[in-house]
Amino acid sequence: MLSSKIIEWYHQNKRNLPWRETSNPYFIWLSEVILQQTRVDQGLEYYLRFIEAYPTVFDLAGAHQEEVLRNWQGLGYYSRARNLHAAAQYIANELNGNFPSTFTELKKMKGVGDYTAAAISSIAFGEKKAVVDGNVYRVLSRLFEIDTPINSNKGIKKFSNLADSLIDNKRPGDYNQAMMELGATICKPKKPLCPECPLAAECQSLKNQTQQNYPVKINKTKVRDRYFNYLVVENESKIFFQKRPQKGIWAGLFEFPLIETDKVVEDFQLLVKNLPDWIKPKDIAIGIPSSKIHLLSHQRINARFWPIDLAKVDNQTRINFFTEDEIEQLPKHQLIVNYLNDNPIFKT
DNA sequence: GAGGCGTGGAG
DNA sequence: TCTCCAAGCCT
Repeated sequence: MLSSKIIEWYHQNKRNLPWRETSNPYFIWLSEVILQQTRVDQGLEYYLRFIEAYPTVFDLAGAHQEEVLRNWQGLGYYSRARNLHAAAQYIANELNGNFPSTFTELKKMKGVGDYTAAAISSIAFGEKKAVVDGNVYRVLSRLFEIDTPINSNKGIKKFSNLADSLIDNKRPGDYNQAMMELGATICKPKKPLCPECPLAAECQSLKNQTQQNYPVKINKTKVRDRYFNYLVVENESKIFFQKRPQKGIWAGLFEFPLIETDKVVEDFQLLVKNLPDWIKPKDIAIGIPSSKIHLLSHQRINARFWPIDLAKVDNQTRINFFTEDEIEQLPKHQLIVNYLNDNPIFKT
């Protein structure tokens, strides 16, 4: 039996990870959301931080969104943090703290889709729901040499049905974790460790040496160029920060005033006509700009930072100027964090 | 339902 | 330097 083989392998080879030491569905949920599209190595410290800062779903529900985002800083896909917060409030306020315990109920939480609902329901509650994540796609497509693209409707259905047909009836949670662990540590995208694989005897792609052909994917996202001009405006040892819109990239995070252009700007004079109204050209002194390319999965941000010394600030605008310590507490995206690390603005 | 949404590690 | 891509979800 295939499921017995990998479950046995799992019990002997699984990594010791903190979310495997608990049956608390709240903790398991946190780990699953943190690990969406994220490697264990990267997510681990965030998991430890979140269970420390928010030991219960009520603690998370009662936190300020800005603080949750600050704790999420650097992990990416920030809608996960906002959805996590909203779902915690949903559980605390509408479900009286009773954590949803079935696939169907779990899916009503923001940020919980098919994968995460199946993971939580099987691992925390023993429900017989097979997970299909990137690992499972890879393992199954290689095992049976399945050519159907994993990101087509047909493929999603096919792999879902296949995973369900293989699930262990008595230990669905272990089966799911075993499949993912196998994909993460043995059946890796590149250089799979086939000699160590518990399924080597029945793997079609090992037999035919076609591992690198699987899984099959379509629709590769192409990267688009964007040109961001950030105004690093200083006044009396404070820097102006503003919050990004609640939609789009880096939603709700703080950054410097931004002027987006359709190409690289070399001369500051080209930006003058687009300055925010609280920056009067007569009141400013421009420093030496610096450039940085920030790569995202779907965009290449060509960033240019323009240091600006602003002589006069009205009271209305003053509230957007922050001290070094205040800036440390603001949730910021990585482009801004990197800039601040590379360019100490505040001399000690 | 195709595209938007981050970051960093591996090769 | 460049490409791929990692325990996906939402619109």
